[in-house]
Amino acid sequence: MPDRGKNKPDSDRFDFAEKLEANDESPPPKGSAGSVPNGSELDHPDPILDTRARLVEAARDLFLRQGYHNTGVKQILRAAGANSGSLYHYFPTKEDLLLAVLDFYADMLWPLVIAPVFDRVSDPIERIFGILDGYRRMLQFTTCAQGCPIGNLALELSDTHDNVRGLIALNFTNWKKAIEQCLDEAADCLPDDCDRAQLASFVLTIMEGGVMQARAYKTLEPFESAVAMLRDYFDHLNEQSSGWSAARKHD
Amino acid sequence: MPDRGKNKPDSDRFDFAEKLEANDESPPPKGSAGSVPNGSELDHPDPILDTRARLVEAARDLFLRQGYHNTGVKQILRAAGANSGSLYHYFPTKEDLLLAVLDFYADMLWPLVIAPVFDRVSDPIERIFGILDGYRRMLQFTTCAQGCPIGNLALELSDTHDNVRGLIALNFTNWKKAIEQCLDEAADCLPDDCDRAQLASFVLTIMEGGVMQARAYKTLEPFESAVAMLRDYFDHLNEQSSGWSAARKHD
DNA sequence: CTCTGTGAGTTGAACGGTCAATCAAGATCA
DNA sequence: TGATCTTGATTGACCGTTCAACTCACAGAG
Repeated sequence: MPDRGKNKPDSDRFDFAEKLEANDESPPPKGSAGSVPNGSELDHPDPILDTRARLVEAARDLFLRQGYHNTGVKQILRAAGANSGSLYHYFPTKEDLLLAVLDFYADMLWPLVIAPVFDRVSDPIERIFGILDGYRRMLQFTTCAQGCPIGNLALELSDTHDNVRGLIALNFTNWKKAIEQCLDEAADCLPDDCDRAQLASFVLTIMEGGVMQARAYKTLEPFESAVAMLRDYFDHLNEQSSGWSAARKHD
Repeated sequence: MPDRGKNKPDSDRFDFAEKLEANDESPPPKGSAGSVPNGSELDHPDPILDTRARLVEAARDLFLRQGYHNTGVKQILRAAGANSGSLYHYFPTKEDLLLAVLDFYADMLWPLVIAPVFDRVSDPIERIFGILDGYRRMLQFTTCAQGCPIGNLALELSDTHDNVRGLIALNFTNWKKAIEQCLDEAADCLPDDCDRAQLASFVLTIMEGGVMQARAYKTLEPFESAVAMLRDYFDHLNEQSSGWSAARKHD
């Protein structure tokens, strides 16, 4: 196994957590794109985070906003407040930095994306739509500039960088596991012959496709209507379920 | 309106048409990736095509395989058998070349993607699944390396290049129009209150999301199962339709 | 029919800038 | 003292783009 520079000290990387946690409940800013966090990079890199964590965070942010190939190492260094030597002390190449970013996403999936919804919502099907709503809010918050970070990288790099592709697939798989867990809990609201892994994959398909269209059109509408149709499909599955006598109801 | 170098002579650009038309029916090659058209670029640029068309075709091919930012001008020139002066004679910048590629895709949507299916299939709903099957074959033919060319560029560039984003949205819109036309023809197989534009958008969402997962996993399976679930959803809508007495059947 | 001017198209070296990556030297801390 | 981490100038390759020189088909003049 290659090194990939995964010798992180111990506790870093929770700046991102706090940021998104805060974003999680607050209403999106409206009007002019004043407080939208794009444009200039963060010029006051958090001094609490060590250099490695700052590099990963800066790279994560820039890859998300600009893509991998369109982001230069110099730009990452400026945003992280570090020098090139530091970067190459922790990461052999720029690509290894990307792998660290994908590791980070994998680690943050549960605490940042899944757990907040699970804490707030108990109904398993509603949990799925709660997760989807998180992406809707992310789109809304960035005026449809940023959607799913993994999907971005998936289409840009999965052809050409096979180890990157592996980590992207892992992120997708973990995401689908969370959905599938909800589906398992809601098994009596689904037909007996329902392949729940495939259904979880379907949910991811709709999320990613919806995000893509929302970004291409700069409107939430295609995302929202896709989710609404998914809801309609879930209702249909519910009606087909054997336990329909104990029929579910949402809102 | 900016120039964008759209002063194409008269008849060019149908090399791509012939290529995909041929691909359209032939079974995919199996075994080692011998005849898969990736790897080395086309070293024998078609001398029939004029320089502008060769540039667009080479750029199209490379952008599809490697992405926009990961493809250098020099590489395009080599593949097209042209010199930089020629490129900048026709296109003010590299981005204008990309816009020409997107124009090309918009022009080729009907003759290459839609018409072959419409010629072969008459049932409107089956036409939709015929179009989706075209993408499945594209994935299969490239061993899941290439999916929808527009989706690629959508996620790579729609944040940062707004005029590019406009053309991407146009391509999406035209695609959805074709689907919506099928849905209009099949109106009696759909509920009366069905929003057919939204349903067409849903079909695109599933196509793009399915292609993304297929590429990330290098397997057709997520794409195919997503399409199967879409079919299930269409069956559900058909059962809900008022004209259900004249129930449809496929296969 | 030749001569000549015109301009679209081509050539490829060269430009300034940025790319990812290197490394020797210095700082910090155990 | 030695290991760990940081500094930042430096590298050569490549980036997108420019441009002066050139080819050549063709149109109008003689």
